[in-house]
Amino acid sequence: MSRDRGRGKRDDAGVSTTRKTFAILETLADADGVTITELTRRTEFTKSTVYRHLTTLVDLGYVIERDGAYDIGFRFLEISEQARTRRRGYTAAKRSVFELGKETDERAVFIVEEEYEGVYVHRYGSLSDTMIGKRRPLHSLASGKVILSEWDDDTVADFVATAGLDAITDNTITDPDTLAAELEQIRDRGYAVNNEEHMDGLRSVAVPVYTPADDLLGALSVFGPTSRFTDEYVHDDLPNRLRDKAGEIRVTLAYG
Amino acid sequence: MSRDRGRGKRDDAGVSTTRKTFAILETLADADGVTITELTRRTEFTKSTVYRHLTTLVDLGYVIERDGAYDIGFRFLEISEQARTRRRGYTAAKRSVFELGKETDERAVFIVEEEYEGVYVHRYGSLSDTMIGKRRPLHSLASGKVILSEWDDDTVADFVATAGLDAITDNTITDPDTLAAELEQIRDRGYAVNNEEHMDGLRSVAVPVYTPADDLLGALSVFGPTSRFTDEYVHDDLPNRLRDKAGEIRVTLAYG
DNA sequence: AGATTCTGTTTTATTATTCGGAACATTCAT
DNA sequence: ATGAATGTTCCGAATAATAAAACAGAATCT
Repeated sequence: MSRDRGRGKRDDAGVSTTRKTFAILETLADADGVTITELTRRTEFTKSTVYRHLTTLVDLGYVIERDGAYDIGFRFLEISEQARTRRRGYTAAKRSVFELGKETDERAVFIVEEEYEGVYVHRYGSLSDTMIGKRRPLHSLASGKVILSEWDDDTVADFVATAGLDAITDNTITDPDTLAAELEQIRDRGYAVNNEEHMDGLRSVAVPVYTPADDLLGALSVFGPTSRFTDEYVHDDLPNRLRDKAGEIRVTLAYG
Repeated sequence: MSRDRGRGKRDDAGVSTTRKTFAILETLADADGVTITELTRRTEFTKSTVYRHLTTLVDLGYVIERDGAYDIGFRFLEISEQARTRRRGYTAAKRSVFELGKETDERAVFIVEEEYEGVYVHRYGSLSDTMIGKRRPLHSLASGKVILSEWDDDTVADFVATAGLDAITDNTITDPDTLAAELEQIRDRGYAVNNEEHMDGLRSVAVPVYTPADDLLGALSVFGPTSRFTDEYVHDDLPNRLRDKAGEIRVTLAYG
């Protein structure tokens, strides 16, 4: 019995007004600090519709209006933080990501699976690369492969059937059998490596993070340019550091 | 001319369906991992209404359904991150909060003003206290007073008239003149202190964070128990540390 | 200064959609 | 097997969202 994941692919039943609201919201998130007419241009709705939805959102506090321009408000932060603190381990992972990044001086992330996608939950890195909340195909990430390696064959098969194995780069694993072999190796080694499977010039290493009850919480990962991420670094140094941090999270959860 | 802040206090015009959706969403955020009937109990809506709204949100991916229980999804993280990265300084402040917390071994936060309220945007602290996204009255926080001290008299007066000066503890400043004097002192010193004005047994220190263009970005703050937060610690040691970190953010933005 | 062309806002009748209640289906526990 | 929960579907009635056009105000241009 494979888990019920992935998009439900329901028909377009339900509340269509709510769909409109979120369509406007997503457009606004893409183009922040935008005016009503500009937002109307970017959506398929009329000006009065956008106007009414927006003013409602402003009234609710979810959208901020400043000098006629509209922005996503911090009230969403309160809601999203609910998802980020649902499991205590997520919070523990936050600190580990930071320490890991500081100690290695590399970019570090903590990734969780939701709806058959990898979601960046915590990150340490430069000012510019803001990936938190972004969603990526599991099979193209070291952390994603780590998560896949924890699932049983049926679930992986369902994932392949539902999400597919799209080629993100030339190196992305697109063959189910190759994936199965890769996952087997990850289970053996205890860590996953990504060789430019998600982005050219980028390698990464990831390990699973478990709760004290041995439930999979997510994956801890470090990534960087191929020039610096040599085989030795990737296969010897980093896996141990990552495992240490993953272990710390477990211990923190067990003994506070 | 005071700025147009605070809640617009519009009438209940607009899209009432959207209001319902967010009412359900907020209830769900309060009581995560809840069932449809339970959610119906906690709201003023009928079961079919909650059902329709929820399934729509699940279909959109903003709510996750697992074994009949509903959770806030990580898709909100993508939206809220838009607010958190709107200004580059917000991202820079994240690292400063972490370093500050690590170095002082205290709880540290970065706070921003929105709609006349103080919003916790970044925090370093123990596993349990999750304050990110939470909103607090500006006049009851050291960081809030720092922000108020940067405003002109008209804006402060408008804030007092709109938000009021509610007493949160016995020490909260509730008198406008006392507040004015306090803000004057903060401007002189360059930092603000909170003496159990927000919570009994808690003291804190805060400094303003500026952009290279001298715009106020937010406030950096450290807080802890009165027992440990002696006058010397609060007035000598911490202000300098905080100022250093605030300066680093500025420099990062200018040359980083 | 006057005219033009953008905005944001309001109004209206029409239409489409949400709503609530009840019926149905399903699961679970006893 | 029975009963009491739950989740789900259906439907007519009532409401609420919609589009379009008209209005107001600001900004830009001549």
